[in-house]
Amino acid sequence: MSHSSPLLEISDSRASGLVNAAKRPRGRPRKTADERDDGNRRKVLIAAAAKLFRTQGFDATSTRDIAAAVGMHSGSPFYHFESKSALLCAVMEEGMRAAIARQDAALKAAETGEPNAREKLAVLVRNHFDVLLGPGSDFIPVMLYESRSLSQAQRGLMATLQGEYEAPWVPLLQALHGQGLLKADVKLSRLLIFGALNWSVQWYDRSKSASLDTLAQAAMALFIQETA
Amino acid sequence: MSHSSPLLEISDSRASGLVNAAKRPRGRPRKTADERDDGNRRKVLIAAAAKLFRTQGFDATSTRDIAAAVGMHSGSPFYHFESKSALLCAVMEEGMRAAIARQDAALKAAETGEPNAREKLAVLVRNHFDVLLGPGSDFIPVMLYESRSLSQAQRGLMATLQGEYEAPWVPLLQALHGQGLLKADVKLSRLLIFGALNWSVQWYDRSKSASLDTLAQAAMALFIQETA
DNA sequence: CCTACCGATCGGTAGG
DNA sequence: CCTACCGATCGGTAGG
Repeated sequence: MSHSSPLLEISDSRASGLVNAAKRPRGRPRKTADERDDGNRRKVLIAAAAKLFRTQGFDATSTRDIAAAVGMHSGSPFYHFESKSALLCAVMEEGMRAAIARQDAALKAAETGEPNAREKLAVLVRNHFDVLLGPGSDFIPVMLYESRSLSQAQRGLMATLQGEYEAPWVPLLQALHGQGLLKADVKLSRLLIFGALNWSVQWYDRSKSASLDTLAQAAMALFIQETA
Repeated sequence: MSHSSPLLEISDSRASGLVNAAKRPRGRPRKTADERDDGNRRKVLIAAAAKLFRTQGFDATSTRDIAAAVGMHSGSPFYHFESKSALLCAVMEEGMRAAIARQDAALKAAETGEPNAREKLAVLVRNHFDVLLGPGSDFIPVMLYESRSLSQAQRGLMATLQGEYEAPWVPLLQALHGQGLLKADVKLSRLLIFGALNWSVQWYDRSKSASLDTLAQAAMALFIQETA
């Protein structure tokens, strides 16, 4: 959310510069409409790519598939992204920034109830299932399962964002460990817990499986000791 | 270890077979040696494919890569496998059959100690980490992360084998649930636990991370209530 | 953003 | 199992 307007500004100035150079060097009205359009086309491409990357995988999805999904011709995505892997990275980055924002909001919303560590973790777990499995949740699964196709530099960006996302989890797990509610080593617990949650992408079926609330409760019951 | 000597035999006999075919077309002995050869070449292909599929992914690995890895020419893998995805399936099937056999052996070996449900689960968890992360463990990770590239029929075979693998887990989880050592729903517990374990493929580094023993102990501490 | 196109690569096959 | 090859597809680009 917080970065969508900068994104728009950027593509705007780029677009008008290009059009000026190519079609009417001479000077026509500054196009405010076109500018918004261009930013949206980028987002539309990202959303379509996310869906296809998640469904078919990165390698099995051609840039032509993506172009067709948004009604473009085969070469046009490369007007918006310099490469297929830049598009992949954009999908992941947008997904991570949204997930971080959503997580922060969930924590802030829960604060009024003055939750303890266990309750806070429950909020994070529930929110994480939403990020993974909720409506419109193609971005994070793509990040989880297609990172192999990223360049080294792109992986660095993802690691940073993942660190940001995991930051609120660490002190909670530490607190629970201190209270005897979490018996395993904190670092390994974090890795194992994220695994348990992230793996749900492989088997969860929105129409047949339990609700996300049920899932989150089961996960908490599995990880957290009932009494100290 | 147990398959390294067959591996060696293979390349030997292949070399002599090749020379025969190229230099002496005219009537050579019926090839009993060749037959064993053929089976071994198949296994060598499967092993090389497993390694490449795991490292680079199925789509990013060409059949030429695989051929080169075993010293064949580009078209030759198709003498042994009718398609690239048949090779993938063979990798997975071999991995699953070996994993099932290894799991059965681990359970049988533990039986002499008359283990309780908790101890049996610990054996399964420890063995599962070995299957996922131990030496020569490319097959199962490939199965876990490349199933998307299987045909529908091939997926059915995998589902059967996975059911066989998971079979010993279910009664144990049920028993632990009955004893109050596992609080969450049994079916969801199974899915979450496998997720926690399987995800280790993504982050475990044999040189830097904890030992598999430590990992297995942490997992047990995370999942199982300390007291009923 | 479209049109037209290129070089590279890929899975797979025929024929020996 | 090799040799020689094919049709299809792919990421990406020039030029407008």
